[in-house]
Amino acid sequence: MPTTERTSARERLLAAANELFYAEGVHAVGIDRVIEKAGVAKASLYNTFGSKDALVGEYLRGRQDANRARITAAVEHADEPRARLLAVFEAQSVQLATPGYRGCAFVAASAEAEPGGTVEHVSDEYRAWLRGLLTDLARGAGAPDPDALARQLYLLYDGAGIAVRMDRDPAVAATVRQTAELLVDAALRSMV
Amino acid sequence: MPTTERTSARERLLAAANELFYAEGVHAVGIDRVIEKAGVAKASLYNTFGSKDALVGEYLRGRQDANRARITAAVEHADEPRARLLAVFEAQSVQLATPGYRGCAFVAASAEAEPGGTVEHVSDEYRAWLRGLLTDLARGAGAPDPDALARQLYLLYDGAGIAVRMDRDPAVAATVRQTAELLVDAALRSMV
DNA sequence: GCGACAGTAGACAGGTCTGTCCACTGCGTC
DNA sequence: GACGCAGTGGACAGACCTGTCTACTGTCGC
Repeated sequence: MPTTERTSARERLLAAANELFYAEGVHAVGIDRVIEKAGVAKASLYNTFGSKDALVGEYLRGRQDANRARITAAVEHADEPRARLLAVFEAQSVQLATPGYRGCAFVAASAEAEPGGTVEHVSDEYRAWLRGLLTDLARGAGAPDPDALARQLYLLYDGAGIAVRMDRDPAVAATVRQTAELLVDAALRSMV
Repeated sequence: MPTTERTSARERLLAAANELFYAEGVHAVGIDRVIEKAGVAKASLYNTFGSKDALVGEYLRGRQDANRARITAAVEHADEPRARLLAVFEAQSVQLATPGYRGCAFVAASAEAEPGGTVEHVSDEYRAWLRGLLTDLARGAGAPDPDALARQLYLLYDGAGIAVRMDRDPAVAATVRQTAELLVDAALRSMV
């Protein structure tokens, strides 16, 4: 493989897809706009990815990886068990307050995706991971019913993403942190 | 106006639009499928509504009216202030457990809608109403900071709709009721 | 009977979308 | 210099979508 200095067509396509698909929606953005933004020929897209659906899949996978890395880093940065659980929401609230953040990419992409398709598959992967992480961290923090606490926090996480998207109101960031703390402490306090 | 017994073209169009748009998405369903399901000529659609966008608007307005009526009825059925606030989530959890429920129609429709359009307008209307209602009921229940409690419950409400859609897991209904109770009682208990 | 009216059936225009294909171009390697 | 390779640019096919238009039909009130 040659040592190309300039970014490859693949990288530029993924970057353009990430910006456009996330900002305007997977259905609303056509191939032509993606290749124009990437500065790439249409044939390059189809040689590299094979179809729009595959490009969408890679776009979502990229967001999944970035989200996992961001959350994992925040969790590992905390040392105390309770703080590790709350770190998920610290990470989220940073994202919620970021200008241009438009909520969860998987939720948006799933809105008009056909059941059983690529979008649903990648979304399920991410959501299962997040829910598992919350359950593990809740257990680590000593919650009497880790699954129940994880379910509550999971709803909170989803709600914050939607609210910031629909209401264009970054104040959600503070609410989600406070509410997470409240739910966690209520669960831990209920210990015998 | 003649006393037609059979349902009018307008009614059949709205019923078909409601089913198809809600189940598959506003963008994914074309005009042809709507008129076919309604058993109506294309010209009838355009004579009645003028455009697809207007039909989408009427569809969303119908859902808004139904949601408001359902929630209002549940609230008025309760007499005690705390129960009135929780009635919102009783009503939601009934809906969450209904087969075929696919989450909030406004969230789905907004996913690929252009900013400033009909969809955004009707969604904002509904969301402002719901948030106002939660704030009023929280105040009525005697919460020290009604706005803060309403914000928390609002996140919960959104989260439940998304989770049931994305995970196809009706167990969310129980979680949302329990969590609402927890948040309300925590807020009321913090009274001096 | 007759006109008004609501609705039907379908062809058609014009646009947009995905995906294919072909001839061509730099560039690094041998 | 010849070759392979990644990429370019644009024309094109075929599907689908919204919206328009024309000609027709059944029904009700007068």
